[in-house]
Amino acid sequence: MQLDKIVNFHKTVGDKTRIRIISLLRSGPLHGQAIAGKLGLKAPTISHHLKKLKDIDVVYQRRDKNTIYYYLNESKLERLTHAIIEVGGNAMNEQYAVSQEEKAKIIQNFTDQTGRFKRLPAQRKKKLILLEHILRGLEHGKSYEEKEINEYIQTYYEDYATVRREFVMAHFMYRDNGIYELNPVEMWPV
Amino acid sequence: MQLDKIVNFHKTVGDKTRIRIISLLRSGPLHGQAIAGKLGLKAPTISHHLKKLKDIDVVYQRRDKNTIYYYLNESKLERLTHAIIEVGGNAMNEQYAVSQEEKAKIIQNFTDQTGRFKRLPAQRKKKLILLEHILRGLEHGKSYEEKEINEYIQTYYEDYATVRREFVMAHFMYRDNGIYELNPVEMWPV
DNA sequence: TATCTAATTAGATTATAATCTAATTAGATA
DNA sequence: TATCTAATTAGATTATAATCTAATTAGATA
Repeated sequence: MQLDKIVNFHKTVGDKTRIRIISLLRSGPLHGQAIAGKLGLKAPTISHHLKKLKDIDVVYQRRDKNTIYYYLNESKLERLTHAIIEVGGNAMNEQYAVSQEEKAKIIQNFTDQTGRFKRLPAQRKKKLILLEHILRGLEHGKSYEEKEINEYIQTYYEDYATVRREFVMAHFMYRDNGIYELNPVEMWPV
Repeated sequence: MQLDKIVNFHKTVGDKTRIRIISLLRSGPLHGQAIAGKLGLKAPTISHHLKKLKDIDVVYQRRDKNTIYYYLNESKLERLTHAIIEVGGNAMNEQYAVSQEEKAKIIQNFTDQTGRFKRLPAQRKKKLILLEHILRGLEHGKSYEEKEINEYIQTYYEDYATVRREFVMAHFMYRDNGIYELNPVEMWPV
C-alpha cells in the first residue's frame, strides 16, 4: 500500500466526530439528519465528514426516496487499519546487506545470453535480489493492470505467475482489486 | 479504550513524517540526528514528532553517552491500531470520572422517602447523574413513544416534560418523528 | 411542471499543527 | 569547572481543517 494512502486513512479517522460516526454506523446504517441529531451538529458538518469517510471508502451510501443512508464498510476499515502494521516490512528483519558487486554476480549467474532468467534461485536471499532486479523497470506511483505486469515479467522470465505472486508476498508490490502498484521502498525486504 | 485515546492515536500517526519515522524504527533504533538526516528535516522538527510518538507510547528512548536512541514499541502500536475495530461496542463506559459511591450519594441527596426526586439539581454535573439514573430503566435499541417516556419519567419525577427535554439536549436520547431511543453510551455527556 | 425534503457546496471564521531559526538545556568528558 | 555534543524549547510563519450560516442542488412526488 502507498504511504500516502496509509497517512490519509489515519488523518481521516484521527478526528473525534468521524470516530463517533464510525461508532454509530457500526450498529447499522443511518441517514444524515439522524447522524447530525445524535451528534448535536449541523447537517453541513456531517456532509463534510461523510465526504472524507467516503473518500477513503470506509463509508458508502444508498438512496431510499429522498433520504440517503450511510453504511460502514467494515472490511475496508479493517484492511486500512492493519496497513500500518506492515509499514517498514516484516521481512525487513532479515538484515542482509549485499554489495552491488555481489548482486551483479548473482544476477549474472542466473541470466542466459539473451538477458533472461532460466530459473529462480531456491535461496530466498538470491531470489529477492533477482526480483528486485526485475522490478527496476517499473515506475513508482503508477498503477498496472495484471496483464501489463504479466507481459513485463515475461521479458525476463517465462513463469510470470510465480514472479508476480512473489512480488506481492515479499511486499515489493501491493495488489488491490486486480490493480498492482509498487510499494514505497521502505516496505521492501532486503 | 477511551474515545479520546483512539482519536489521539490516529491523529498522531496521521502524519507523513511520523509514519516515516515509525517505518525507519521498524528495522532498529536510531538517534535523532540519524532520523533527521534520513528524512531531510531539521533536528527540532524531529524532536517535535518524537515527542508526539512518545506521548502515545509508540516510541521510547534509551540514552547512550551523549546520544539518545529511539525505539519503536511494536506491541503498543498494534494494540492502539486495533482499538478502532472495537469502537462502537459497549466498551466505551470508562469515560465516567465520578465513582459509583459519589453517584449514590448525590442521588440519595435528591431523593425523598418514596424514592422520587423532589427537584433537579442546578449543577450540571449532578443533574446529569440524576438523568442517567432515571435512564437505567430504559432499554438500549428499543423505540419508545413520547407517551411511554412521559409515564416512565413520572415514576421518578413530576415534571416529565423538563426531564424528557433534558434527555434529548444532553444526547442521552435521540428523537425522530415523536419516537425516542437511547443513544449509544459513547454519545453521552459527562 | 411546481414544490417538497434531504444533502451538498460556498465562503467565512476560528483553531490546530508542521516546520523553521535561534536560544537554551541535559548530560558527558577532559 | 569549562567545554563539547545532541536534544529540546520558544516563538514566528504558514498551511490545514472543523464548524457554522446561507445558498444551491438532486431527486421524489403531486
